[in-house]
Amino acid sequence: MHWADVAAQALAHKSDTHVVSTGITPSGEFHIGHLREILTGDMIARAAKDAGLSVDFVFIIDSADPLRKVYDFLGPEYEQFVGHQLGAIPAPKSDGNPDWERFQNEGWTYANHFLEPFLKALEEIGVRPRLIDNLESYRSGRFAELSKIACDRADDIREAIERISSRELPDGWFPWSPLNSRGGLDKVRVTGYEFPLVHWEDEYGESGSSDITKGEGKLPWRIDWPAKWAWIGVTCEAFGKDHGAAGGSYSTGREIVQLLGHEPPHPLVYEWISLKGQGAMSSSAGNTIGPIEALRLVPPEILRLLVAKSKPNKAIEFDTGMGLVTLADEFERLAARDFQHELTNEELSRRQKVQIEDAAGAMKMATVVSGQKAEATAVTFRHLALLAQTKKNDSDVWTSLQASGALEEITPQLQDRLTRMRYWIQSEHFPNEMRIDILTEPNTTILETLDEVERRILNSLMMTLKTCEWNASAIGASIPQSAKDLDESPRSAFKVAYAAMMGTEKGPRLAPILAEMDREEILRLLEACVQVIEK
RNA sequence: GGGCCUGUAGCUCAGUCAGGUAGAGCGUCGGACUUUUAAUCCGAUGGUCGCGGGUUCGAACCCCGUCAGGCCCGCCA
Repeated sequence: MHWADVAAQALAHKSDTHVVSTGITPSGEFHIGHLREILTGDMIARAAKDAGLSVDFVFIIDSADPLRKVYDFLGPEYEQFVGHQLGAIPAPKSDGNPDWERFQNEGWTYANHFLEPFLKALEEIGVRPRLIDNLESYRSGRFAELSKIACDRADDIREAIERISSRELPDGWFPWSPLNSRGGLDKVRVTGYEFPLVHWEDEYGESGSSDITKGEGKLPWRIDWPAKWAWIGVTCEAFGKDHGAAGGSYSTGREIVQLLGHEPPHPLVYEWISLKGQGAMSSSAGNTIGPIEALRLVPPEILRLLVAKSKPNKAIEFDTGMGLVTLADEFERLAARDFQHELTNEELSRRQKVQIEDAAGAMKMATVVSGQKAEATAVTFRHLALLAQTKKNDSDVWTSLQASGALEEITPQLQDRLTRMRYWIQSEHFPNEMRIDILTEPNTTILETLDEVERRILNSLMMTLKTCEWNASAIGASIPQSAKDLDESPRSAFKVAYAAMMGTEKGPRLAPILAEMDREEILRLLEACVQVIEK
């Protein structure tokens, strides 16, 4: 059974209606690590719906969280906002400094700025959660009742956190962080509490009172999370492994939520996604790839497959080079299979059966539209990469595919793939071993491996190419002809041609590539090859 | 110090919850295709299941220990 179905089954045992929740703090650019958070939730929700449960899938935008520090991508003017809530401060302009104008005129915040492209990516990838803005929820009083319980039971909560996380909370700790005189959550001390007011003093010498029913502050993270479970009625949440450790925020949260009068949600811990060869995704380290960037390279269903096929507790290495080719080709193979039919085979071992079911489950989760069957495009990534490099116009690509019988009609899906492929080829991510490179200098090493016959073919090849018409079909005929003239197998002509022009033993179909190149350059290269051999 | 996760074929991983002959894909190698889609098809190759004990008729799987990597126990999501 697919991992999402396993989770759905666990939910089904508890109740018929569920709220599956996800949440992200919009503190900087979103990256594909965040995509795992939301896709994991989406897949559980989808599996639960398929199992006949009624499911509400929510995405909580943690806009009430404070800005931690002036990140590298921010200008020095952000110093004044450290400790201020992300949904209450202006967005950075391209120079990194605050965009006051949009903030004042449109209420465009820091949180909006980073969230917007992520929401676009979600739409493209087929994830449509109900959005909940955390700061807005505080301000409109939806946390009021729970905040009151938390403040009333400050001692119990304090005890729970100290016991479970085995750390001591400072004197004067209180389960409510009031906003200080400058609108930040830092540098402030609680001096008293009488519902609904929390009294405070800050380091600027000011004092005041924070109304917990009006969002004049927030619950600290370890209480904020369970409070959200309680007011939204969350029954299932997937979260990163950082929260999952013993003593971490889930273990304190599951106890605190009971103090708040609600049962803890079904947990599912997931591992990080890292960029191959660059370690964990981290906004501050600058080694991120955003969901938007990823989607320009990879079709959404393939990105979904990456998450769907990996069990949540497995770390994913996102490889934008050869790994992407392998992944995309795996998608094609899986899409072409008929799992239902395969499962009718009586002789399958339990192990083989599980493997087929998991593959089927992963593909079900990979489709952008739930319930739709994934369609094989009949063109592998490898092949498309080749065509995209040799044909400058899209129409030539389609002509070639249709001529070879690989393809009948050009679907929008295929056009879309080609567009992404062209973008990928231009990007730094495209792997060198996939790049088609015609040599400019002879590759001496490989030329030395050619035997006597093959050397004669090289001469013959040069003569033929000198005189033939310079188009793909004429060149295509000339290469084998150069061997036939010497009563040799056409095959050996290709071997020679690859050795001379690409320095490899085999390669892509040469004729269309040569046709796009300058004949004189090719002839010069062949000439140089002949000279190397004759030495 | 305490805890969680991971370790199985060259690579990516399934299989561990319910112990019963070590699995898949990729790769590699060989063959077929008398113009090659680095294509396709066919075949082969491949593992002391991190290591050491224990329980059992039987252990990748359960138990104990141990090694290696990652993460958490900082109002950090």
